[in-house]
Amino acid sequence: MATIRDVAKHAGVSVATVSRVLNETGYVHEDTRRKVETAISELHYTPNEVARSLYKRKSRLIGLLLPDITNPFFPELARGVEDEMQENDLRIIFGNSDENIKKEKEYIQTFVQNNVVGVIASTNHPDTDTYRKLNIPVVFLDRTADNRPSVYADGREGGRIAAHEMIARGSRQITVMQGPKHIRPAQDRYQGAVDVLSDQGITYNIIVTSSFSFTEAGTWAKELFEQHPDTDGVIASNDIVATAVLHEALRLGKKVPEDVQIIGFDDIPLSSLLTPSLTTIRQPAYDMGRAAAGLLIQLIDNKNIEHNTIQMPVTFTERETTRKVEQQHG
Amino acid sequence: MATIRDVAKHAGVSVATVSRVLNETGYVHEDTRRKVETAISELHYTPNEVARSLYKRKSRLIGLLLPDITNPFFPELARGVEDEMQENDLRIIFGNSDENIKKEKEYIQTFVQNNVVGVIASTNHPDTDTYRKLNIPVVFLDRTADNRPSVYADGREGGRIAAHEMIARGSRQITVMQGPKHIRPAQDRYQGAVDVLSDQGITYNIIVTSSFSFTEAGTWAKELFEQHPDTDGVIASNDIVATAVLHEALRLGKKVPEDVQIIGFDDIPLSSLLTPSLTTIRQPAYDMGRAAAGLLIQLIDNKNIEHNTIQMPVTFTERETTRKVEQQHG
DNA sequence: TTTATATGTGTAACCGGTTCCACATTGAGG
DNA sequence: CCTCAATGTGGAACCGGTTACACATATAAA
Repeated sequence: MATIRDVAKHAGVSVATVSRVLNETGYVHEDTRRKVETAISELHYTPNEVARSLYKRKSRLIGLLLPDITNPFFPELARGVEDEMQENDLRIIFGNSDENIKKEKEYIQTFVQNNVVGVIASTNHPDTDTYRKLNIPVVFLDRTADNRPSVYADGREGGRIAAHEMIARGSRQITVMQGPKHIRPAQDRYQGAVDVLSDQGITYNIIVTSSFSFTEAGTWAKELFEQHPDTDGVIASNDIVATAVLHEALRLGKKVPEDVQIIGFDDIPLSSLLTPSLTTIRQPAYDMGRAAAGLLIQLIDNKNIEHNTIQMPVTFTERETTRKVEQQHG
Repeated sequence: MATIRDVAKHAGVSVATVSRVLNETGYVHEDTRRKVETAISELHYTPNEVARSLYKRKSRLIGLLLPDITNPFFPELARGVEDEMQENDLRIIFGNSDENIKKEKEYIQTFVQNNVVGVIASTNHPDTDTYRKLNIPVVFLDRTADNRPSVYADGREGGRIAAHEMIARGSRQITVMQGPKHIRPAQDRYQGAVDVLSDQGITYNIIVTSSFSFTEAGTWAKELFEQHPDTDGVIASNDIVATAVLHEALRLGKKVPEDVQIIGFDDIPLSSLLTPSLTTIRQPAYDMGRAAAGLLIQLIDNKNIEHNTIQMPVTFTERETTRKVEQQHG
């Protein structure tokens, strides 16, 4: 690999001049610029980011930490982040945390060691020193911590909507699936749904789903209908679980939505391709990723931020696992 | 951030000694080691990877280039890569290429600029200078190029199996969906299926699906049944498309698998949760990711590699979108 | 006692960029 | 003609690690 000194020698100038050409800083005579540019292209020179990063104490990398890219909600988020970053000449160091504090810490550490200019993290522990002591901007994604920069959807409201719609559509024996205890957004949804259900005096059962994995989703679906066979409405903790519930309901010969209605959460891409297609509370994952990236970039550029917590809207996405209602609702 | 000089000063030794302690190289007196370690923990020192990378001319980063993390096949791959890398203290710079040569080139360039020690790429153009001229190891994943390190599944064989099984189960008006022309594995599958169909003298139709996106998948499914309403067997280009076809078939009131059988490709996690669950040609995506990462690490460590192209098995995964056969088949 | 070897430590060069500063040179304005 | 600002360029320090090399001391072997 050619270095800046090779280019300088080849062009008959000093490294400082080459650097000026590269960065378009300071004064460079037009003729000199051309000589340097010729040398650069002849030697196929590309500047070493590592050297630049060392001196500047900042790279063009950001760290992205997600729980598990294998959960279909996160690729959308990641893609949003990536697209925004890519457009801003920023690259991503990526890691899966598995909601595991140790792994999380290790990743954050290596992010810092690599001089990343910022971090986007989907963590359950935004309030630990791991993040507090970072002296680079952090944006929490799909999570919040009071007054820290974050982009998230209103899970509580989503849960409320789900319960309302479920009731409006006639279900009275509702089972709410409570997502993993340590995952905030999952608890928010759950809480929102339960709030409304209690308010309205509707009886409901609870099934705890302690992960969002595909393999286990089926187990909880089975558990649901074994323990609460008279369920006529399921508010699932996310679309994966909802899909498993739908699958199990159909396997048991139940008609959906006639016998049992199902509402999921997230609106992952496959939800609309199910049969019946899944009614769900949509989170705009891709846009959330983009928004988080945009916010992070602003923070990096030291822009004055008015709103550093961005709450994205959740929307009731009516499909075929719920019945129709005549009257308007909201 | 504390530097190695801060630590040296604090411990009353030279930076060389601190470096020796950090890297466990050369001789260090036990007492000295302790002093240094105390200083390190008191100052919360962590070495700067960028400085190390600059001198060593190699980082602890690898580049991972995938077409689109949003396609459910790739998160599995990515996760396999990540897990293996994580266990070997390597981190990942990640990018989506969108099968776009320019984007691909840009990413590879920034990988190099960041001193990555290796690259894993899922590219349609492994034979370009972009990869030939790299002087770091590259492993092609889900793609091959003759004699270059690669991990892939036998798409052709997968296509053959799909056709065989489809015929064995009685479909005679088969539609083969041909994936994007520029994606090698998609063409291999297609070719494998067509080979068998021609051999056996079975009539078949073709529907070209020029992408793997969720939104467009529905369009092709519609097109399929409009243009070839008598189709009684569909060999889809992947599971996303297969899911869309299943959805459309059911919407049209067709019985699956009685009226029309469907075989997908990939076995993405959601396939087993569909109703009916999707029969598919499985690629072991996670394992492929791990294998690619393992191979890359061997190459980085300059191990003598016997087999640098790893072909993973594809397996017929029988579920509910195909009928049962009595007799044994192969 | 002498010599060779193992052990222990520090100085400084080096990796490949960026930038401060010094030092021309040129041209405009007085 | 003189002064000053604008333009143009190079030398060298610097970023924070790693390591070659020099040097000192301790220990074992002869």
